[in-house]
Amino acid sequence: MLPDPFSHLSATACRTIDMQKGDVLFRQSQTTSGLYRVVSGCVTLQRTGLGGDTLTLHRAMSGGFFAEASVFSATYHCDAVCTEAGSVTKIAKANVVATMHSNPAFSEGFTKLLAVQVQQYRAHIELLAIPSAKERILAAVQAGYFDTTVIELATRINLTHEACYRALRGLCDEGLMVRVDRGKYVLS
Amino acid sequence: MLPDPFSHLSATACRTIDMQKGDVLFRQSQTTSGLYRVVSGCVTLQRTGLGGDTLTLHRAMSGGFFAEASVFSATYHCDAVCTEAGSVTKIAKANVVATMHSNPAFSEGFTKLLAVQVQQYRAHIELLAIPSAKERILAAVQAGYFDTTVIELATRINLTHEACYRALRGLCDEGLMVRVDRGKYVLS
DNA sequence: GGAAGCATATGATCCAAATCATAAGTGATC
DNA sequence: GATCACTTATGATTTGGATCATATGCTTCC
Repeated sequence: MLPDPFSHLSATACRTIDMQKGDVLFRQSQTTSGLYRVVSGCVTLQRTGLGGDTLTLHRAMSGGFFAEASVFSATYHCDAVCTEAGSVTKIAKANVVATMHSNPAFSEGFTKLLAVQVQQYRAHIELLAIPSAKERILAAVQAGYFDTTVIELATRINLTHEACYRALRGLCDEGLMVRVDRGKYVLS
Repeated sequence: MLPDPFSHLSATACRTIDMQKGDVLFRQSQTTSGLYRVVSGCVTLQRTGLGGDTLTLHRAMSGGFFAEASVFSATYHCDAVCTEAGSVTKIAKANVVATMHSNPAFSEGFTKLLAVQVQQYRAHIELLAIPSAKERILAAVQAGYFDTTVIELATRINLTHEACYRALRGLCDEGLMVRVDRGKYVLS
């Protein structure tokens, strides 16, 4: 596992924020104020297209971070929306920068966090390049993408939910996957 | 522009490597030895799928870096192939880690480099989510993706080159783009 | 308990992009 | 200057996923 670089931050640098489902922690183009860590619940980073369609860029669960890159950016590049009630700790931008200068261990940990994200994104782009819906879903399931609903899986891998249901059905028919329950499929 | 974090590295930490088109600097699953900066020419990071199809994950031009994330990884996650003759400087992994500990300015610069990549990848994923070929191409051209061949543009944005040519033609017919020359299109 | 909202699921139809095919233009190499 | 390799370009056909439609199961909430 990743070492926690934020154990080096003083408690005063952090602020805990409770959130309800649907709460918006920040919006695109707002001035950045810091980065976040999920204590409990779930937060998604999403962007809204011109047609009102939302695109999920990242999903942070308990222990996960989000808006790390915001530390070097003047404005947020997407919306952060709570999708599951819980709480987050917010680490002020200034504190991150200051600690990065004074504490090499924190600095390395934070950098590593970003490096891991880079690799995750690369893997995701590779996944999106798989042309066949069935193969793409298979790869996504193997990568652990399918942890909530079929609809969410579908949007994450650029498919309609209908196509996703059908492909899952097809994979079950081919014996590559098994339908365990309503909306619950696993690799066989 | 980005400040160059590598100006903080001693000259002895770097090694210059000349390369010809087609040269492989490293391959997927090889043990990581360091990160690279392109002095001249062009290098692409690519992965080869099961069917022998190649997927370009990143392209580094003069002044650009690649394999930054490798510093925290035991093995490379893709192949680095020279697509345009030139040279690169290789910075040994150990040097990067050591300098990160001793030099906060370097550390911050390096971290920023990764943060920028994270945002670039996010933007790319967003681009790939555009369903219409024409709109996707338009967004890609606006983002400066179309700097070499149509074929390369097509593969970068998950289209066949045929679909890409046709969409470009369509965009020209609609007056949104202009065909300047063979294989050369610009926004109008 | 009934209504509302959402996820699940599948059928029918349509269309855009993939696939297959062909050809011309361009640059490099012998 | 002939050949080879590659990009550009477009036509014909096919197909897989999008779209539209419908129905059911499961929560939640008044």
